[in-house]
Amino acid sequence: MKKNAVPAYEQVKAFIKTHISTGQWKPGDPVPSEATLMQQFGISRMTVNRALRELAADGLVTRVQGSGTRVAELHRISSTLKIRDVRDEVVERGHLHSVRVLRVVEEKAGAELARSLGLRSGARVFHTVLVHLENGVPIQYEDRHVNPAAAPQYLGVDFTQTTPTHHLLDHAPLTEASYSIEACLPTALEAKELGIARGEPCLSMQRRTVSGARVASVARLLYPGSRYSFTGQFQA
Amino acid sequence: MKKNAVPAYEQVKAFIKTHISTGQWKPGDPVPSEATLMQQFGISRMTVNRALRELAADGLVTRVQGSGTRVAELHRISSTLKIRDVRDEVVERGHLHSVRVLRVVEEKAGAELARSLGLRSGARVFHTVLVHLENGVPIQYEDRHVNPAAAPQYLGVDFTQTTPTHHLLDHAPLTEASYSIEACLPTALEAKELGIARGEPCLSMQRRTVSGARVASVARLLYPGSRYSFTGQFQA
DNA sequence: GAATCGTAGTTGTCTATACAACTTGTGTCA
DNA sequence: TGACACAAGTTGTATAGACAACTACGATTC
Repeated sequence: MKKNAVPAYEQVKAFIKTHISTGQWKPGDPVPSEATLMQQFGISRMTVNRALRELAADGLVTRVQGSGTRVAELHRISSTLKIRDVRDEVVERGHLHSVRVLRVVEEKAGAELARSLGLRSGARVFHTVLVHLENGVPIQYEDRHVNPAAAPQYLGVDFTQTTPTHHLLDHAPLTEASYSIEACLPTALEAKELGIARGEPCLSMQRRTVSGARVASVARLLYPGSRYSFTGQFQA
Repeated sequence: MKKNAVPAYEQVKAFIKTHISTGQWKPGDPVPSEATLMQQFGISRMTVNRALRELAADGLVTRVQGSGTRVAELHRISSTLKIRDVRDEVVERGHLHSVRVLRVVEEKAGAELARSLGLRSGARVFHTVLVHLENGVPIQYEDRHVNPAAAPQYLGVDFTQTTPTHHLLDHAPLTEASYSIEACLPTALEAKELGIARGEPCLSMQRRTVSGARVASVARLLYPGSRYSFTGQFQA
């Protein structure tokens, strides 16, 4: 490998990507076999294999042992939605992040909450309600329940300094998360705290995080529709 | 490789993942070097290399040539949001998909639309407005503008049989897409066509797809908040 | 016609080796 | 003290070869 040279496997990937993105090879079409590409490029099979393996991991082609490699059905657009700590997000925009703490308590879990946290009904759980502000303007209402087993010190945290998300990621390593995004109207209290009208639509994200074998936390994050959107992009 | 055996590189990945997800190795901690793992597992360096390379691609570790491998800062949750053709989605749920075609025309683009399609103001563009129904219930209002250069036959398509998304993916290979999801209220027309009240919040997805060097299409997809949500999950 | 077998072609995994490129710390020299 | 050189350790890329496992297809057999 010379300095500044493009690696051989990258060249193979680029070759195939180009044929796909220009439409010369359509979904379902066969991609040349490893043996063929090996000869065409004059490189070893392991190098071709790496190129094809990475394209498969990226979802551009599908491979079946014994059968061959084909252009993947691109009839789905898939994109990486990054969910970040609000504080980081605000700071990155060069703005000031602050928090209004509304509630930090230990309480008994109702039936539904207990189930989603994987605890028995009536078990004690931590409950926090915060409002996150960007330059003094409310942008997120965070209503969170935490499994005490996953983060015993949770209630002692100074939430004006550390966000719940940050504390949890530090103390309960993330192994799995699921979320659901929907549109809804705020309750009277939520509208008041977010400084919006009751009729103004909001984005609601319900998020459930798992750490090891335990459910660590269940949160409802509410964003004023007028001040927030989820964005993302996808590249072939 | 014996039948049913777990590949060596998967064993190495599992070994490292476990240490991370149990919190034994925290973000920033060094991961054993390739040479070390090679000895520990009694396998070749290339195999260890593959394991670490894949973990890096998945974002679990970061690698720096000459320096070493470390546990990645997991202070972001990133997840794959899959955007699929509505028709496929409905059919997959075992339901009936149908379409109400409201508008299929060619028209002149206004300044803003022309800019987002990468055309000059006043250029002719295709415009379709459809309502997608699941078992007769409206679930998506689709207002779409298409660049004629990307899909010349677009207006001739029978949209009761083929969705715009499907036609475009077939005729204008997707190279890039970006989207933005927000919450909003429907206009009077949208509310009427979706069969909901004017005050009911909706999820709005603005999507822009690029094919080759051209912007292929810009669409606004409106979902009744009460009948739709985006869901996803993330696994370490 | 149906079932079975065999074979060629394909991908999956793994090894042992080699050299390049980069990082980091240490030591030398001016 | 500062600049530079060097060496050890680490990752990045690539090769040639090997065997395993699977698929698809044709030929054979019943």
